[in-house]
Amino acid sequence: MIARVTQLFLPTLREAPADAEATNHKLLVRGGFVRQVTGGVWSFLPLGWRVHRKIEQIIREEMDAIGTQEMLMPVLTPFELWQQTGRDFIPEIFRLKDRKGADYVLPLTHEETVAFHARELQSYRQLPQMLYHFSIKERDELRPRAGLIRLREFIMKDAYSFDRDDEALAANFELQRGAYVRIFERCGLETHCVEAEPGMMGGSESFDFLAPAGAGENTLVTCENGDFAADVEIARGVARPPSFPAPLDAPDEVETPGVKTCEALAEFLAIDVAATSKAMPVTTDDGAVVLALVRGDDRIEPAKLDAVLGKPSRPATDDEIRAAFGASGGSLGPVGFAGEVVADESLREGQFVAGANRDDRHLRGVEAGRDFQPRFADLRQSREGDTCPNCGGRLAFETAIEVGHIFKLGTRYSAPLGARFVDEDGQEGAVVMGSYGIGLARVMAALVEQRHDEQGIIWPASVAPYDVHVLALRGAEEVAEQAAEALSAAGKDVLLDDRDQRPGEKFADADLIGIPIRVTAGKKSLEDGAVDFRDRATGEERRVKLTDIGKEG
RNA sequence: CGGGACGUAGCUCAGCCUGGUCAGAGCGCCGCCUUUGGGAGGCGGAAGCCGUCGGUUCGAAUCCGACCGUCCCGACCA
Repeated sequence: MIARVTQLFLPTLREAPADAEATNHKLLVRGGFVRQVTGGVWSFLPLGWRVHRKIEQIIREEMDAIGTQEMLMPVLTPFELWQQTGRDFIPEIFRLKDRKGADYVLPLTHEETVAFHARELQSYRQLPQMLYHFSIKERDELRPRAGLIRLREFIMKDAYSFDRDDEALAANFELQRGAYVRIFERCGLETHCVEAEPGMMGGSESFDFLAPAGAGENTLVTCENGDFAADVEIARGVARPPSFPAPLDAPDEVETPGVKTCEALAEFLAIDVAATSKAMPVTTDDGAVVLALVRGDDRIEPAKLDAVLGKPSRPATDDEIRAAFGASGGSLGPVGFAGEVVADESLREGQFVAGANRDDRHLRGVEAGRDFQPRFADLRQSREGDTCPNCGGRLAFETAIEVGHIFKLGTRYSAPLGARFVDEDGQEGAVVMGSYGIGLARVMAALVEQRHDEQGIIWPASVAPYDVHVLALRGAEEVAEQAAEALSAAGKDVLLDDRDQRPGEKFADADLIGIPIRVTAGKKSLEDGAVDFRDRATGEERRVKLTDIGKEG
């Protein structure tokens, strides 16, 4: 197949849009792959859609290969289904009414709809089943951002598994996970499968596929020795041990005028900041004030705290703090606090300096168990300098894009929607579900983030919009045409730059668009009947006789 | 939703503080000429309700207000 640039809608730009900051945003717009229509809503232009479809096809093949069946579920969805699972309150849902006043949602994902269909599974004999589709998802995001990374409308591949029990679910879950690994490998995308927070999806267990990238909303933590990878929200790095001052028999109150931060406190008392404790009062959604406690050199990981509390929390207001502690932020501590105290594991051993719950005063020698009774949990955010919990190696932190997420849902959706089956003993039970999602535009964005240089994108061959980019320089149009024909005959998809433009512009566009192989036909070709093959990734160049092109594979 | 920046030609921007031939430049586009292995050059040309609405003023792209939209940080996030 040969596509001629003069006949394509392929608007490349010399400059990136002023408001583009992320690499994927700049290069995909400049290369004529995508255009923004409004905040978080994009069109895929012909070139971008070809890449999208290549990714889609890889996913389709791997889904089919493990027996997942493709179908299609609608975007327009009755609100009632979401009421039945209790997800109707999620603020990101777009809602609308028809002319008769009936309520609909534009779904964020399709658990409700697929569970609705799963009601037709009635016997254990019909299990297991796996279904998937590619469909548009709509999310009323507060803040779309970073090019194609956070969108309000995007195409997701979502798959769903249906099993009779947790054991069978685990088997399908592993099948899906294996397929995901192969999908991202085939796309040429580096990803790490890490344990994740199920969040609003519910369910018991979930894994993220994180692609390290220059832009993204997740932080990937990996061990230098390769035996640990996690999202920072759940990573349990090992902090350096503190150096403690001499222990005290009881807490000793000291005046600390004007000291508001742990760093200032440590300096004031001339001790290791890791031997202080940091108090963060939060208010849960039922109105209780809870004191979260970490080491002075650490930060609370809110996701961990909420997981421990089992409910969402927010920082307490100044008024709430005053009412609960009788002191202001900066001098808060666990001793004498009447509410619940959740302390990080790192505070289990040793004596720390803590706020005295009196303004400008702190307590030295505060010991958990003796001076206050906390609930211990992992609360601290892992950070630079932590070591690996498995081998003690150094941990590395990098921003990453969540390109896939797989969940064990259990009966979270099947139970409320009545997807039940009967087993061989005549016992009725809810179908056990899993769900498995990939954001295709994010895969595309992550690839650009991972594979580009100053000149433009460097697509892996598996998802490149065309296999070969043939440049016809002035005078050598015929040779270019012949080269394109030969490549096409060899089964290649060819983009032929037949524009009447100067060579520099064609080279620049070729580098920008990033097709793996560039073939140039120029004046030299008229003399020796050969063209230049250039590898986009390595820059390696070699001359190939027109007559040998078919053999180039 | 809090903080910040911004909105002038298809794109990147200047002009705004100090209201008055200020509707401007470069790129792109159209025509002609010249040039042709890394975004050339010349001549001519088309193109903008200066985000929207309202106010101040003899007069507003410029000052004031409201609204809308975009981007960044935060909050949020499947």
